Amino acid sequence: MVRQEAQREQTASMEDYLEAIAMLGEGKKVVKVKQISEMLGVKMPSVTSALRKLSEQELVEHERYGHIKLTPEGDKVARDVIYRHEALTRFFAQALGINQKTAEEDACKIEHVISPLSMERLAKFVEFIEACPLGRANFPDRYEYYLKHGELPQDCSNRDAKKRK
Amino acid sequence: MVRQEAQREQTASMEDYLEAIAMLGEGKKVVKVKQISEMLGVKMPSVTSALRKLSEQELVEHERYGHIKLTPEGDKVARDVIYRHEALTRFFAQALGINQKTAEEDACKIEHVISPLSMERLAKFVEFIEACPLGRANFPDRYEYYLKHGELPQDCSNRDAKKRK
DNA sequence: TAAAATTGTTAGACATGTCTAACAATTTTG
DNA sequence: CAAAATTGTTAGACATGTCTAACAATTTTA
Repeated sequence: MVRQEAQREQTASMEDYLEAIAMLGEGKKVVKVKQISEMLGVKMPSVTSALRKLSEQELVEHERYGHIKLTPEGDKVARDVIYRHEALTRFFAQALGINQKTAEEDACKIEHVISPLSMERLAKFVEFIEACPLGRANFPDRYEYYLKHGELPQDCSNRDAKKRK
Repeated sequence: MVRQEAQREQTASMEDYLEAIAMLGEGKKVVKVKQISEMLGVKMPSVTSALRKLSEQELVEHERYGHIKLTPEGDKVARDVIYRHEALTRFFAQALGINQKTAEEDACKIEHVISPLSMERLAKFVEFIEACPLGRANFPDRYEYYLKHGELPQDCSNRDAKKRK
């Protein structure tokens, strides 16, 4: 259980800033420091400081009191974070039946630490249960029964399983 | 997507230290600073420093050059971390088919950030697919087919799903 | 359009957790 | 059992990312 060092180039914080800028800028909207600060729950100086760092890395264009915009490279990183965010949110909300708010909060944390491999598999997993009606019928439904009653549904026995084979 | 503040009392780092001490101490084994440092991939002074902090919080008993032991309270926290770790590992390894090493690494990160609600549901989910042979037959198997071939298995169609209802 | 309000920046403090270098205690071993 | 090796600690530097306070620029509005 050796603690792993960064497998991603950006820290969780910097990823959050990039993600926020991308989301706020959707549809060419002008992005303000204030908005970012509110979206992320930090004070404005923290945003200014983050913008400076991200500018130095050429992920963001930003001049004093001026516009805030992702560079193509910054946008690429942001899109990737958003992709992870959405896949995770769908997993928690749809597969596990978690409420939207909690699903988002968890996605927001996990998106920064999950490995590329697990992320890919989790995304495929969500795709699968969304695409496969049989999977859907069997899984979320029986799983909900299990959650509610604390025991397996009747048709979920070894006998049935064997029959099917 | 406001960034949430600590929902847990311990930071990820401190949870890692508690977890490591609990694991190394399994079966009344003597726990050494060196071992902790190796297990977590940090240098010894970091361990000493962490032990001081955890001692102040009465989660660990530790005296200079002496024994290292969790207090009952520290053990409680550690057990909880280990529980999350194991449930997450099983999820990645068994439900998603991720290799053990990656499953553990991801568990190691996510265990510190996942919400209690999602953790509970995820654990139940793993229990469910481990307990329900039907779920097992339908999910991991068909999911693997989907992973391998990029498309749904034949028996995973709307027609079949409707029939079953 | 000038005063007021708002937004943004700078400077610097602070918390966390890491590290290296130097030293101290303990353990091993010749 | 004393020297050598190992393990552990202290002190202090450093990186990251946050904050408050003070000030500067921009925007609103009277």
